[in-house]
Amino acid sequence: MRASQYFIPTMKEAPAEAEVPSHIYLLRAGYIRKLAAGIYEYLPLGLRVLRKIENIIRKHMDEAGALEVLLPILTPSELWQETGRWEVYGKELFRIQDRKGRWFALGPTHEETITDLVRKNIRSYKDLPKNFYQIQTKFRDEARPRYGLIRGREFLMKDAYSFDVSEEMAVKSYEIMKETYHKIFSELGLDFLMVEADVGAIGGKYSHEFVVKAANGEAHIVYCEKCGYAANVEAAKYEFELDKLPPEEPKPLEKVHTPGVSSVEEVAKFLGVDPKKIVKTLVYILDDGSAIAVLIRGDRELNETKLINYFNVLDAHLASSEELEKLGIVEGFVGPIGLDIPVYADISVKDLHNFVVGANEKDYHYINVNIPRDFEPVEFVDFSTAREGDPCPVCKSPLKETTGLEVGHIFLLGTKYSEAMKAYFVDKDGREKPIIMGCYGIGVSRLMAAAVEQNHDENGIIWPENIAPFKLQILALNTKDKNVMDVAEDIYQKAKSKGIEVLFDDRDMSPGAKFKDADLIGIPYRIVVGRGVKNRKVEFQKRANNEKIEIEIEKIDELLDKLV
RNA sequence: CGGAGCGUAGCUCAGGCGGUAGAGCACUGGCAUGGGGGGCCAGAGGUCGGCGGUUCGAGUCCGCUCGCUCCGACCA
Repeated sequence: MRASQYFIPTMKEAPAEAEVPSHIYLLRAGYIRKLAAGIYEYLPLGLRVLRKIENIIRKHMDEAGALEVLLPILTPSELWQETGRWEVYGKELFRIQDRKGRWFALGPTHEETITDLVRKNIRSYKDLPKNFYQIQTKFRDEARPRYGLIRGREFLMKDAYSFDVSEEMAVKSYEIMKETYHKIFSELGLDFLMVEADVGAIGGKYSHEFVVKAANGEAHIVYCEKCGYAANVEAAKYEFELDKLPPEEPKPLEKVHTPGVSSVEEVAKFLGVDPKKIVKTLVYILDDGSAIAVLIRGDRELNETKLINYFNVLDAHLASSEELEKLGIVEGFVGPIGLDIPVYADISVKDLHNFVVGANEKDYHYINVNIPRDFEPVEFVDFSTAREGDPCPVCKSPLKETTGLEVGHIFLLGTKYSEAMKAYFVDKDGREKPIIMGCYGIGVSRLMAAAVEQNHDENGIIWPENIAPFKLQILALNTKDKNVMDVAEDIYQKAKSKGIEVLFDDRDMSPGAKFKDADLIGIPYRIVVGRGVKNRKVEFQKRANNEKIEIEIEKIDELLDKLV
C-alpha cells in the first residue's frame, strides 16, 4: 500500500478528550475516530488491526471445534422477558420499537438468542455437544463510556456458547475454551493472566477472566508469584486464619464518650487502639428493601460482590443518611449491640477480642466488645476484598496486586438459561433434560486498545507483530531524488511480491514528519531509504528499539526473506 | 444516575470590559529545502453547540437545552 493513496489522518496533538495511551495513540495515528460518546469509526488502518485480531480468534475457535454463526443484532423483547433480563438488564439495554410498536433490544450479549436457536433445532443427545460462536457488534448503553475503545457503547465482541448433555461434558467444553483462550491471547502477543472471577449478573457456577496487565486497567486482581494463583479481588478468597490477632482475655464491656469521632482512623487515634481492633458496622439495603448490617474489621474493605452473591440478590447498596434515619440508626456510631436488624460478620471479625464498635448512640462507642458475650452475628461470612499482602488461599505466601483490562471472560452457566427458556434435549434414557451451557466472550475491539496500552512508548504505538496493520514500512525520505525513489520502489515491489504486508511512505513530506508518523503508527519493521543510497545502502529498523542497521541494497532480498 | 468541568477554525487553545473574531499547528497555491513534525510568501477556512431572554448592540450577561470529558456509583 502506498501511503500517498491510503488514508492515515495523523494528528500532531492529542484531542483533549483522550486520557489514556491507547485512546490517544489510536486517534493520533489515524486508526479510529469518534462519532459520539463510546461510539467509534474504524479507519482503514484500524480495521486491518481489528481483522487480524478477529482472524486469530477465528482460527483458534475453529480449531477447537466451535461453529461460527451470525445472530441478529435486533433481538425481540419476548426472549428477554423469558429469562427476566428485559427488566434485570436495566438501562444498559438499548431498546427500540418497530413501526407496530413491538419492542426489540440491540443485543448486548446473545444467551437468549442462541438458546432460542438451539431449543428449536436440537432435540437429542445425539446432536450434542455443540459450541456456536460469532464475531459481532454489541450494544450496551453504558452509564459512563470511557477510555476510547476500552469501554464503548458499541463494540466488537466474539461470543461463544457451548451446549452439553451433562455437567461433566460441560466442564470439558469449558476446559477446551480455557485452553483455546490461552492460545489466542498468546498468539496476539499479549502479556495476560487468567484469573478466577465472579460470575456477576450473567450467573453460573464458576468463571475465569483473562486480563491483560495494564496500568489503566479497571480490573483489580491479586496473584501469587509462588504458586500461580490469580483472582479478581471480587472473587479472591480471604485467608483470614493467617491474619488473626493473638487471643486475649475478655475485659469488661464499657461505653466510652467519643464526641464527633466516627471514622475508623479517628476512633483509632482517639482511643489509641489498632484499627484492626475497631469493627465497622455497615448497613446495607438489599434490593427487596430489607436492611442488614455487616461487620468488618477496621483495616478491611467490604466486597459488595461477595455480599450480593451471599444474599443472592441483584443489588445492594450502602444505606444513605435518610435510610439510616428511617431505620432509627445513628449515622457514624452504628454498632451490633442492640441493633434490631440482622447482623452478619465478615470472617475478619471472628476470634477478635476486646474490640471497638459504635454504641448506636451519638458520640459513644463500646470498647472491649467480645463475641458471643455481647452479641452474636447471624453468621460469619467472607465479605472481605482481597488485597496485596494477604496470604494466598492456595500456598499462603503474600499475594501481589495489579490492575488489568478484562479482555476475555468464560462462564460455566449450567442450566440458568436452558431452564428459563425450556431448552431441553432427550437423553439416552429417553428422558427430557435441560442442556448444560457455557458462555465465552472476548472483547475484540477492546483487545485492540489493550494491545496499545501494553505496547507503546512516548512516540507512539509498537504493535505486536501478529496484529500490526502492516509488517513492514518503507520510508522514502526524499521523493525528489530519483535514486531514492527508484530504490524504494524496487524494495516495495519486491516486498509485495514476497507477500509481505508493506506500507510504502512515498508522500512528499519532510523526513522528520515521516519518522514521526512512522513511530506513531507503530509498524514493527522499517526500511529507510535516504542519503545512504549514494553508497548503495539503506537502513533497517525495528520500531521496538529504533536501532538502525545499515544494509547493502544488494542484500535486501535476504532481509525481506527473513520478514516473510 | 450523583458530583465537577468544558463546548470559539480540522486539532490545541486565546479573547471574555457587551461594540461585529484571533494564534500556533493542519489545509490550498508558490518558492527554497530534504535524516526527526524545519523555512519564506500568498490564501482559504467560523451562523463562537442550539433555543430563548436582557440590550441600540451578545462569542461575552441571564435562563433552558443538547453534546463532550473527568471523579464516583454502575458495568459478562
